[in-house]
Amino acid sequence: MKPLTTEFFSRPTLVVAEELIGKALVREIDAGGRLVGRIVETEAYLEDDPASHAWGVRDKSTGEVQRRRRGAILFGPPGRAYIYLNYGVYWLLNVVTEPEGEAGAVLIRAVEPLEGLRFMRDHRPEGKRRDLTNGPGKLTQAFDIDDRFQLHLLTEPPLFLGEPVQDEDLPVATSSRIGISKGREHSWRFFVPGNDWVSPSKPGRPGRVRRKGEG
DNA sequence: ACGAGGATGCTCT
DNA sequence: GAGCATCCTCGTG
Repeated sequence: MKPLTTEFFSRPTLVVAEELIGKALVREIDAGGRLVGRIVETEAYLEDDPASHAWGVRDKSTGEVQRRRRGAILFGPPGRAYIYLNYGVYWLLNVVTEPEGEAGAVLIRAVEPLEGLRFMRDHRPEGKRRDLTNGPGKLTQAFDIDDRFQLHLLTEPPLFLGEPVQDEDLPVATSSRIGISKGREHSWRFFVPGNDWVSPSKPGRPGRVRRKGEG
């Protein structure tokens, strides 16, 4: 299971997001075993992208663009983990893309579990142990990933992205991204059509934002 | 099968 | 105080 190189990630985010489909997510655990999942769903977050944490807002008075503090990681060197707590509940795993100085990240949304299923089950809530890794918050639970790995280089153990055991040519489909309110017009979600481990969430129609009490 | 609503904490206004 | 790159539970068919 050979780790990918930083050169792999130092490329346009859309290319990385698509090529990560079929690659392996590998987590070595203290007990000596390892967890392996095959990536079946990703999303790209670009620099010029209102849905990205790299997005800045223009100050009305000064006209200067103020960027969010956490977005700075996305401008940093490629191949690093960007991990954040979503809805106060779930950790989400991204890998930083593009050369240093340019912002980009790919969200790992779903993997097909291949090795270490017992560990994964043990880290998922009782009763929900069949839906191991078919969602971005679920897979971080199953792999026991949180902000301990913030900025960890994902080309190195104990947590890395690697070439799969068998490099099958998986079909890749696209859609708009899931769970966002801005930037829905872009088809920047990549997934393996028909794969059982793709997240069950459905993207809304591009350009349409579903809100509470609407539709 | 599917939809609505709540949990929960951090960042930014 | 609002808004989340989510998931789970509990309704209704």
